[in-house]
Amino acid sequence: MNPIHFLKDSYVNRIEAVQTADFLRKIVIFKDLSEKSLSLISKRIQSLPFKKGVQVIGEDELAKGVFFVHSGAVKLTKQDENGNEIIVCIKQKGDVFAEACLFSKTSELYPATATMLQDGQLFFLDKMELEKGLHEYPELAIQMIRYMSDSLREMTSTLRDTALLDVYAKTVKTLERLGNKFNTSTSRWNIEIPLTIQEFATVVGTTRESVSRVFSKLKKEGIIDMKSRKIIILDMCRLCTLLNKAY
Amino acid sequence: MNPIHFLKDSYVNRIEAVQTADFLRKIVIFKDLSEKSLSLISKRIQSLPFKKGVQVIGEDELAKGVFFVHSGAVKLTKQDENGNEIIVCIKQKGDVFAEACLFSKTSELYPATATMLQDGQLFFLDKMELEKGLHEYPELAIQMIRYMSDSLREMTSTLRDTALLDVYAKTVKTLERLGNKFNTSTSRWNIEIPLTIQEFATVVGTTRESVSRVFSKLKKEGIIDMKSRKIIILDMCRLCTLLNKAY
DNA sequence: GATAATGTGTGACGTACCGCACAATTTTTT
DNA sequence: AAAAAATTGTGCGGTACGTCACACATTATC
Repeated sequence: MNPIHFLKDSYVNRIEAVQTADFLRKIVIFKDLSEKSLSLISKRIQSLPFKKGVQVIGEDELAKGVFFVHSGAVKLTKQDENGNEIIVCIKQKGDVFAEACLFSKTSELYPATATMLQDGQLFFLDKMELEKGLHEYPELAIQMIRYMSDSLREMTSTLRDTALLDVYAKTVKTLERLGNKFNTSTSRWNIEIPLTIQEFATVVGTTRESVSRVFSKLKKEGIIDMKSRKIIILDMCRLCTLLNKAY
Repeated sequence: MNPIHFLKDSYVNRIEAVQTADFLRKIVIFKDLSEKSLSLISKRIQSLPFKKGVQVIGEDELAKGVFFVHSGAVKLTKQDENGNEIIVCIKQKGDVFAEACLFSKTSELYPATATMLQDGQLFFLDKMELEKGLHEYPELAIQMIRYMSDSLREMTSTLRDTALLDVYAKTVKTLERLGNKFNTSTSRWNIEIPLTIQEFATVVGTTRESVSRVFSKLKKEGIIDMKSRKIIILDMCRLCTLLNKAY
């Protein structure tokens, strides 16, 4: 299902636009935007529901626009020619994805495949529209640069970890990273990560079996647990201490 | 013959705004900037010479500003706690680095360590100044977003490759990537990459020995060669055919 | 040109991790 | 509640690749 098909100027869509303006404040790059600018942009944005497991965009598709996560979670994956895949990044409430398609001349394809990890609501904004918006509202451009800076930084660290660490260390580190990402409250207990072991393995860049073995240990120690296809971090504190061990 | 020497020997001490302004056109994000904006920015920019091997910034240092490569080449590295390092990216004529420090609130440290691979001239611009510039010249902000988009895209692919491919495939792919990066003319022969095998190994994220073994094969086949601590791609075409082999 | 310093080639060996196989468990569908 | 589908746990090779060792080559330093 392609978002473009929803773009009929229907009555329903307008109603959504009004409501959306408020929702947009939840997106990091719109957080500090002026009321006026925001309302103009919100007119152009579509709000779309997606079910868990649905592929939102594919890395082989022509890039039409940028997405914002209002609720739910999205995994971004890349494949090699043999069909093996890796989860490059996980996007969550407030995040942006497919930003890498902005102003692209080299290639018009999406940078990665995006698939829903949980049911959720996404906002879609046409590439051209956002580019126009970035031209007109310097504040927005700044926020975008800030957001991309953070992404680059994070990605750099991820790259180092995938290249240098062994499976055990990568697993623990990934658990910690995702734990923080999905930690809603300030508590450090019972953090839920909506991934199966299989999926988690593709974040780490290893096999299901290898992760399963590490998880067995961590479960035995009472640090994590699994329930209904979710990973649950029981004790984030203990988890973090494992990182500094020379073992 | 080499513009570096030209610069270093006689002109470096007399660079004036006018000259710098011209040089700045070589930097991708300034390419299409208006004359006026450019001359204002050029007043704030410092041009600095660096020798091969010199560390320009460290990932543990406070981020003071952003760099632009006028000539020479720079490697960006990240280390883990054991001191193992990986080359995250290589920057070259026209490139920007340390952009990830822009508008950063989370951490004020540089995202990576930068070291000169060849003698060269770098431009330095204070973080605040550039941020101010991005506010004032929307065209500049756009260029920056475009540049960061490309970086993100590239990094995503690199991450996939490091995670999924074996050493042989990674080596060939990296050779191809860097080959294109350092290919000055349109020819596809005798492309020089200013890296030793040791350094190349840290780009790939593997050991010196493993790369050496792969290189032995490629040399035997006449695809690459080494001369004075540089890798030379003799036959880019044959190199590319190796990528598609199911072998 | 002599000496030091740095980078390279290759064998031998150990091991972390992948891939397979299959049973056990959990979740979804009917 | 039973059947089907998907996910997980674990044992067991095989192997790609890291590590160590040392000889050789190439480049810097004096």
